[in-house]
Amino acid sequence: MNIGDVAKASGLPAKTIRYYDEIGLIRPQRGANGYRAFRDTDLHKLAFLGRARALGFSIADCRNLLQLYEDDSRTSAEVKEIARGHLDEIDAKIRDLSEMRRTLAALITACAGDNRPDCPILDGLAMEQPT
Amino acid sequence: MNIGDVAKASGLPAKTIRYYDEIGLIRPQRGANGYRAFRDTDLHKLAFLGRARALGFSIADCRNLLQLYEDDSRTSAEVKEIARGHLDEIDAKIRDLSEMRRTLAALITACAGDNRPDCPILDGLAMEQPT
DNA sequence: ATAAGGGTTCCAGTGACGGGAAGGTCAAGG
DNA sequence: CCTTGACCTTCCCGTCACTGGAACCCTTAT
Repeated sequence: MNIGDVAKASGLPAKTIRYYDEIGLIRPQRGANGYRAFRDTDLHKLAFLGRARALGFSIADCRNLLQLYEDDSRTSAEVKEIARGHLDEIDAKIRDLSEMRRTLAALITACAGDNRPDCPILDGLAMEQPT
Repeated sequence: MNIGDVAKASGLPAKTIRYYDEIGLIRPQRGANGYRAFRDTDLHKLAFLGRARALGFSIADCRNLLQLYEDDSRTSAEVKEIARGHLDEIDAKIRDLSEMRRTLAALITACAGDNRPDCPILDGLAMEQPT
């Protein structure tokens, strides 16, 4: 399979697949013409990577997960630890965003949004609290 | 005020303040020695920027907000539109992260996390549904 | 005179790609 | 045989908002 085929099959852009090759996440063989020659195992790995990335795992995490995936002597505890670390990061991001959302929504609610210049949003950013 | 003073006063790293100068968000004067000479208006702007960034506004949004902040003929509607656009982005991110969290948490729950190699997390990523 | 602690510029790197240029390869059609 | 168009290749730059570090200048105190 050429790169276009695996791109279609995996749903990943060809650019991304070349990038994963460049950083050593996959190691496809090469044909006599220099084209990357993907086998089914490569395609499986790419699909795996696509799903791991879609869950927000970093490339570093993906590398570890892929290694565990190929290691028959892994323990599920190792995998679970990576996943839980990532879950914690996700939760932290959600917390941060929710706090932003709360503050921002309050400012937006207080703003008339008309053609006058008075604006609680700008006041809030400038900390010009009119007592 | 030198850059160190405004860094302390605004809470922003000196590096960041130089960066904001470089991209034209602030335009401090210069002393005879070449040092940036910050006035109170510069400090106010930096504090404004710090709070806007803390709410997740992009630098481009910050530039627009700052411009509106300094424009007496602005309308609060203009400000509110920027803020609402950003709120939508935040909501989209929260939605994405929540969906990731949901899927990931289900996998983690299903994983024993012991010393055996069987792992629903890896199975889920590989889409080897054992049904 | 020197040392510490400011300040300055410039360059490189971050994460995970995406855009685009310049050029090689392959299959089909005239 | 030649051309066309769709592939493929590498290489380099750009993204976003900084951060780290090198090399160097300025000020103040000892």
